[in-house]
Amino acid sequence: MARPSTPKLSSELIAAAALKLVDKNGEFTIPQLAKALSVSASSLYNHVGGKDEIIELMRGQAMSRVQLPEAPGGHWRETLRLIAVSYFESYSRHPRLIPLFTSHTVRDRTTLRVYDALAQTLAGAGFDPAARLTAITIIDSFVLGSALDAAAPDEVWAADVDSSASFTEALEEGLGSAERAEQTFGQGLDIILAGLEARVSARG
Amino acid sequence: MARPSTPKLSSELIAAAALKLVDKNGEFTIPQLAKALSVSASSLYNHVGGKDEIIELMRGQAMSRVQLPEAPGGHWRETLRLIAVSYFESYSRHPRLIPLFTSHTVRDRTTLRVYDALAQTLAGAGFDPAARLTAITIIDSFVLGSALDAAAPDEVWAADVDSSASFTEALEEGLGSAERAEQTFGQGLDIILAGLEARVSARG
DNA sequence: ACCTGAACACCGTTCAAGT
DNA sequence: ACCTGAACACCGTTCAAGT
Repeated sequence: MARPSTPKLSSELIAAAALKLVDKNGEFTIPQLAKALSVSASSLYNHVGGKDEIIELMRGQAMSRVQLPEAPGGHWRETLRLIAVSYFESYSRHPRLIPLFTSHTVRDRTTLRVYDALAQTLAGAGFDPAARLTAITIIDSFVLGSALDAAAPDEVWAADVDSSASFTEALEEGLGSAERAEQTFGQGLDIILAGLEARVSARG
Repeated sequence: MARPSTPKLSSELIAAAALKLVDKNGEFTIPQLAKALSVSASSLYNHVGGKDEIIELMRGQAMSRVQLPEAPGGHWRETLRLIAVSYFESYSRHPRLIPLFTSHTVRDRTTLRVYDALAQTLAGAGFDPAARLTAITIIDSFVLGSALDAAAPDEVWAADVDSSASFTEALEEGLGSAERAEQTFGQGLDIILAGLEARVSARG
């Protein structure tokens, strides 16, 4: 074997294969990944720096599907909503991926692009820099938290023998469904956007 | 050596030592943990089922500090606020712990107690079961997402060369500080609680 | 430049042996 | 009941060797 005339690997192929493994198993190991690509483990290191870099590449691949409205036509609140929903959906398409992200600083270009779009929309709406950072942080935290909620194993909370009726009744209401997670996200987002709007308009 | 007359270990001691390691290093391994406890790795298995159980124990230890107002004296909104803030602070006290939680279903009693308190407060305020679940999910998602934001490495986002001025200006505004994360959380929480209140009172 | 196989240090867990 | 040390299967990464 040794070097083939046309490379068997690329960082894109590696990230895609890793994504597939994570979607299926919730995690991936280098040997698994190598096997899925019909290659020896050490080959991977010709294309990526290590496991952490593969995770960043997966983030990029997942985030590349976020839709950013280019001509911010409508109201800024509607624009923010579109971005946030698309952002949430991109996470939700690969729910099991999210836990892998949570310990890394975002350096991926595609993801930074999303923050950028949020920042510009907010600037256009009259948010000063500090208010911008606050708003982005609130939206980002809520998107991530909601995606994690959607990601969690079928039963997020395993109610206890001595949980209150108030809690168990509520739990029974929403069994199953990624749909529920998405609906709940939408409601929370609406609340947040309305609240943000009330705060800017209050100041001028 | 062999069996000492008084045990050297307990699940509490193990969880506490693991928590210390995570606070310092952001992770822990069984050999590290054994060394910190001056014990051999295999000894741990006399007290805990494995690494996953140690993580659940750490969650319990972190959550045991959440303050639940027993006599819900004031307005329900204020009660919810107290619970949520205390919940957030408990996570924030051990920020590096959070990534370890994100792939496990909550089974820990202490944590379920928090959801229970939220559910009861909401029930008292007139939220029906479905609305209760929605509200709890929104609050929980926001707490978790905000705690993750606080947890992330010093610079959550590493701005790019070609990030917009709108974004980089905003970033410069809030450099450093867990304080900032806490303030932002408080603002977001206020928005969410106000929005929830508007929704119940609208229905009656 | 890009693949392989051998090698290294490390991980989580099990289990027989000891008291 | 509770600790130890040896053992196992597995992990991520490096590196000389091949083309």
